[in-house]
Amino acid sequence: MDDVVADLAQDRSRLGRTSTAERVADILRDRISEGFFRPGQRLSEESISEGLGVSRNTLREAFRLLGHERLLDHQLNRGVFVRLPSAEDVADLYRVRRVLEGAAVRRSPAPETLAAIKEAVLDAERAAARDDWQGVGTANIRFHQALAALNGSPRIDEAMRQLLAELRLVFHVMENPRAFHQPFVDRNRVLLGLMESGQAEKAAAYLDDYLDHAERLLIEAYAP
Amino acid sequence: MDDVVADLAQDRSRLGRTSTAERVADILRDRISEGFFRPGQRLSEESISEGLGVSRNTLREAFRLLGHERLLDHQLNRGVFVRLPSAEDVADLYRVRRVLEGAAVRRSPAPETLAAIKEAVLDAERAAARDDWQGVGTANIRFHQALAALNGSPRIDEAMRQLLAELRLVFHVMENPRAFHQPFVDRNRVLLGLMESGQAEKAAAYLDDYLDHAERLLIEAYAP
DNA sequence: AACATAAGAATCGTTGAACAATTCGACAAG
DNA sequence: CTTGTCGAATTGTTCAACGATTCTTATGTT
Repeated sequence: MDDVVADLAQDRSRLGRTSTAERVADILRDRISEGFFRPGQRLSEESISEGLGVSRNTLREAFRLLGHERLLDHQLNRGVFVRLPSAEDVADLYRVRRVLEGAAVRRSPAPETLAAIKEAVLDAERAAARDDWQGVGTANIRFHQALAALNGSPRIDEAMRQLLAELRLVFHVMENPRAFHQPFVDRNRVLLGLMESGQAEKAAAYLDDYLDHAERLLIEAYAP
Repeated sequence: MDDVVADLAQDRSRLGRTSTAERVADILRDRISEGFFRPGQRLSEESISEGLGVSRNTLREAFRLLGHERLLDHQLNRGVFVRLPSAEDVADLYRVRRVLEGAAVRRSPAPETLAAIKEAVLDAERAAARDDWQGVGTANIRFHQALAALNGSPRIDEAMRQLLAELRLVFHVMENPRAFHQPFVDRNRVLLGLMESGQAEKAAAYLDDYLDHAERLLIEAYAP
């Protein structure tokens, strides 16, 4: 009986009902992530609270949430704006990625734990084969999320989620976000190969170069 | 003229006045960090808003802020509680530390950039010499904050700040937090020495052992 | 006595309205 | 063209209210 109860405890997080503010935050997060709200755009309290049918107070709670996730920029007495990352932000995001993903690939995990990563690589390749660049982008993000997950830390998973969401903002101000991910499909495959064959240090070096390249490309194509 | 304006832009962050909610969050953060509010304790909206002379709405905004910093635990319809980290939380905090601080020491920085770290080591030693264990604790925290700062990333600095604040919660439920930091004064000195002499890999290995030891000690002395 | 149930109190979640504080744009004066 | 001033618009904060949920306590059943 006790073990049943222990099992149930795992589902408790799923059961947690959500407040209105959180649901509003979810909606806004999606809208931002899909580009409906553009970086730099101001989000009016009055129009949005009216549009969503919630009170201003509740909406402000949602704004706080997203502000802490760095998706919104809250300026006192001026309102909240969809965050518009600077070039320095991009550089810092890649600094963090090098640390988190670098530690992950050095971990030389058992081949069976690479399943999620392998799946993401395959998804990216399939999407590329049918010229679905949107799909390539999502699969690529999944790839790096799964990579960071090798660290086995919920906090790092969460940080990586936020980081990638923030990077998405950058993609939305690029002129040609679709072509960006394309060259990395092959690299993902190579990196996976190095990891599967246990060449941790080689994989780490390859990843560093990978991220350097991506950062350079991104900064160049970045115009704000 | 233009360069003057550019200089001024750097001061813009300092100018950002803070909202009442943020100031309330600052106060609560301090109170939690100093142990005035104990882990597990419930913070009543009514009594605290009354005590601080702010409205419930403003207080709730502050609660959201601290919830995102993992200092408060917000349970729907039950209220907010000072977070009481579980043993699994402690384990995860140390997982993150190994990644962030590990990447830092591997960076083999120029000796002059180690100044802040050296200062923290000296502070800890001076505090230990006069049996000021509170002082040893703060200096030790400063040491690790400075260590992580070698990554040169504002986001990592921020994450480290949060992480150490969360770790402070753990200290507050220990029976003997004062003696905990003592054995690490010497280790900090040794680690610094390894870094100064450019033995990055050796320093990394030493740090791993350092953190393993600290984690084990912490988990053992941890009762909830 | 142990347990389940139900009523009541306390607290949170959310709303709507109100007013002060601040920003922003326009327009007049120098 | 710059500087000051006014007014409209928006945010910051408070307050009061009410439904919803949880906690507590009393009651009744086996």
